[in-house]
Amino acid sequence: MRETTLRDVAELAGVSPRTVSNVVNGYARVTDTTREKVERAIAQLGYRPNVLARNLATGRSGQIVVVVPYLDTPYFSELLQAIIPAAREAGYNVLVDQTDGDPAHEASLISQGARRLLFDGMIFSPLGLSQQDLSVRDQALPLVVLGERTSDGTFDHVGIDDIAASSAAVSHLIEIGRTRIAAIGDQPYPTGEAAQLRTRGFRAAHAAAGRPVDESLIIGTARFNRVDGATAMAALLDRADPPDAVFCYSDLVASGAIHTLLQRGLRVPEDVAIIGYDDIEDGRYGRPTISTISPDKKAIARTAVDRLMLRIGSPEPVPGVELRAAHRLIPRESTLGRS
Amino acid sequence: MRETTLRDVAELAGVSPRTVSNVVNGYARVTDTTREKVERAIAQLGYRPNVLARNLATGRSGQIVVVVPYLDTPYFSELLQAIIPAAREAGYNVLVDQTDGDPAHEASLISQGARRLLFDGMIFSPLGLSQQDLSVRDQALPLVVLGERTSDGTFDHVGIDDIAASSAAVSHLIEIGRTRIAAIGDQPYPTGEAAQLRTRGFRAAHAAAGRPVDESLIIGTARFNRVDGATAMAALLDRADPPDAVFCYSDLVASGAIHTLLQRGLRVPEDVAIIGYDDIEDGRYGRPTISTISPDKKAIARTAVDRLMLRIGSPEPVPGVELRAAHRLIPRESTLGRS
DNA sequence: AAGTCTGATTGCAGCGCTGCAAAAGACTAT
DNA sequence: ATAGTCTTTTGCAGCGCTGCAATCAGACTT
Repeated sequence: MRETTLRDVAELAGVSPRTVSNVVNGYARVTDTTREKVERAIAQLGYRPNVLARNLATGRSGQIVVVVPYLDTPYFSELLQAIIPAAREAGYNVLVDQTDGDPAHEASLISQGARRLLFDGMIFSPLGLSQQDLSVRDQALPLVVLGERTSDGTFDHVGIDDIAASSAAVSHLIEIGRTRIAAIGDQPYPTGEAAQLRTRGFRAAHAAAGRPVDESLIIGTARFNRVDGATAMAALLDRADPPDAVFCYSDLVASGAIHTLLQRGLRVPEDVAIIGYDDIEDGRYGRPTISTISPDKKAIARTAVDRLMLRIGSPEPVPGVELRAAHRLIPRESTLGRS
Repeated sequence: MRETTLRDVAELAGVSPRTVSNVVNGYARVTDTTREKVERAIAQLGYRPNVLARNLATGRSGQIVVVVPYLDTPYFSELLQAIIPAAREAGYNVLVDQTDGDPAHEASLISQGARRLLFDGMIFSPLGLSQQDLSVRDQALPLVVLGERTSDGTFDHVGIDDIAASSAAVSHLIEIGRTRIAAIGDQPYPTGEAAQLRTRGFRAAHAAAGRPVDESLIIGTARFNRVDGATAMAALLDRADPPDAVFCYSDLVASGAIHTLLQRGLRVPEDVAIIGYDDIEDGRYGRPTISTISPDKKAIARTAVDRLMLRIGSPEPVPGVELRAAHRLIPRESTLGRS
C-alpha cells in the first residue's frame, strides 16, 4: 500500500500537483477556494509530505547539527536543551554529535565529508581544535562556533566575555577578603584557549586590585571535570602555604575541589572559598551551593540559531561576527557562607 | 560550480553510473580493476555521494531519533552518550528530541506526522504517555521503548528489572539495620508506571524481611528531581517520627534529600541513610557519595540499537519483545558511611 | 564447436518533490 | 470590444541516486 503523494491529492482536488505543493508550503498566492479544496483532499487522504523528496528537490535537509565535546557534561546538555527548541522554532531539526574532544573527529566534522548535505549548518563547540585548525574547513558549511575561539571572518562566534567574567569572579573573592587566591583549570597550550582567557581574567582582577599574582597558584588540568578539580585541590592543600580561595574554571572543577576540601575536614567558605564557572544546575543544589559565573545560555542558544539561520538563508557569504551574550556573577554559599 | 555526481565519476572512469554506485556501496561483485578505476576517479574528482538523493531513492534516511523527556537530566544524557556511538557504529545518525514529558508532544512524535521519513526508527523514553497511549501509534515506525512501560507486542522494550532492583536497594537499607524506611518518588497515577514499579519493589523488600510497610512513609513527587527530593525530605523530617533511611527513586531525588538533611544539621548516613537509583556520575562525587542502583546503560543502549536495527531491516513486522539489561547495587557513603 | 552457466556490468525508470517560466484567467483601462 | 496588467495556476524537467531485470563476457561442459 503506497503512501499518498502530492499527485494523489492533486487528482482528488482537481488541481495540478504544483498547486498542491503551493498550498502545502504556504507559497505564493492561492485563492481561498482552491486552498480549501486542496486542504480537504489532504485531510481526506491523510497526506503527509515526503521530507526526503523535498530535501532532494530543494537541496536542503532542514536539519542542523550541534556538536559538543561531551553530552553528559551539564553545561553542554543544558545548552543543548536551549538550542533544540530554538532550532525547532526556526523549522529545523537538530542532530547531535559528541566528539569527546577528539581533534580528528572534530576536524572530520567541519570538513563535512560523508555526511555532506545531511545538515544545512552547524553549531560547533570545539575542544580539541585550535584556532588555526578551525580555519581550514569546508567554507560552504554555514558555521557558528560557541565557546572561546574567535572568528576568522568566515564563521560567527558566540560567547561571553570570558576575561571580564573571570575577572569578576576573582574580584569577588578579593572583595570578600581573600588574599591567597588560586586558579584551577589552566591549559597553556594551543587548544586551551578557553582556559587561557580565564587565566587572563584571573590576572586582570589581581592587577585591578593592585595585587601580585602568585604563579605557583595557577594549576593546570587536562579537562574541566570533577576528578581534575579534586586532584588539583588536593595538590594545593598539600603545599606549605595553601590558598584561602580558589577560582575554578568550571562548576564541575569547583565541585571536585569542594569534595576534596570537605573530605579533609576543611570548611567552605570559612577555610577556603570557592567560585566556579558555568552555573550548572548541580551547583544550585550541592552543599555548599556553588558561587559561579552564569553565562546566559538561552541568549547564547538563540543568538547562535539566529545567526545560523541567517547564514543558511543567504546566497552569498556572510561576514563572520563576534557576538557576546550576557553573563553575571552569582554569589552563593561557597563564597558567602550559609545565610 | 556544481558538485560532482555519480555520473561525472562514471564518465571519467569509463563505466556506467550504476557500476560507480556499486563500488561506492560495496555492493555486488566488482572486479578489482574496475574498482580501482572507479576509486581513482572518485579521488581525482573528490566525489562525495549525495545523501539526500540516496535517501529518496532508497526510502530511508539513515537516521534514528532518540526521544527523552529531559536532556539535562544526567541519567538521560549519560544514556544518550551511550546510544550515539552505538548507532553510529551501525551506520546511523542520531537525532535528538526532548519532550519535557509533555504528553501531547510525545504523542505527536510516535504518530510521526510531519517528520515522517526523517528517521527510520525511534528509541523512545516516554514520560507523559501511559501504556495505553503508546498503543495507538503509527505501527509502521520501528520503535524501541526504554524505561518502565511494557511492550504491547508491536514494539520492543528495553529496561532493567525495576522491581528486583528497587527491592535490592531497600533490602540493603534493611541489612544495614534501618527500621523506619521511607520512599520518595511514588506517582500513583497512570503515567507513573516507573514510580509504581519502584514502590512495588519497596513493598517486596519489606515483605521479604517480614516487615510491615508504613504507608505514610511513601511520599509522592511530581518529578524525579532535586527540588522534589529536597521538599519531600523536609516533609519527612517535620514529622514526629522521621525515618532513619530513605529509598529515593532517582539519584537526583537522593541528592535533593541529602541537601535537606545536611542543611538541617543531620548526618548521612548516621542519622538517615540514603539510597538512590540510576548511578549518575554526580552521585560518585558528591558528599557523601550516593549509594545507588546502577542500570547497565551501555547494555541498554546497545540492546536498544540492535533491536531497532533488526526492526528497520525486516520487511515484515517483528514481534515485540521484553529485554532486560543488568543492574547492580552500588553501596557508597550515603549508606555505609566514610570508609 | 556449440551450448550452458556464472558472474560482472549496464540501462531504464522512477523515488516525490520543487524551481522556473510560461500559460491561463481575471480584471482594468482605453 | 481590445489591449494591457496583474494574479493564479500549470507543465516541464530534473534533483542524484538506487532497484530491478536484462545484457554481456568469459569460462566451463559436453
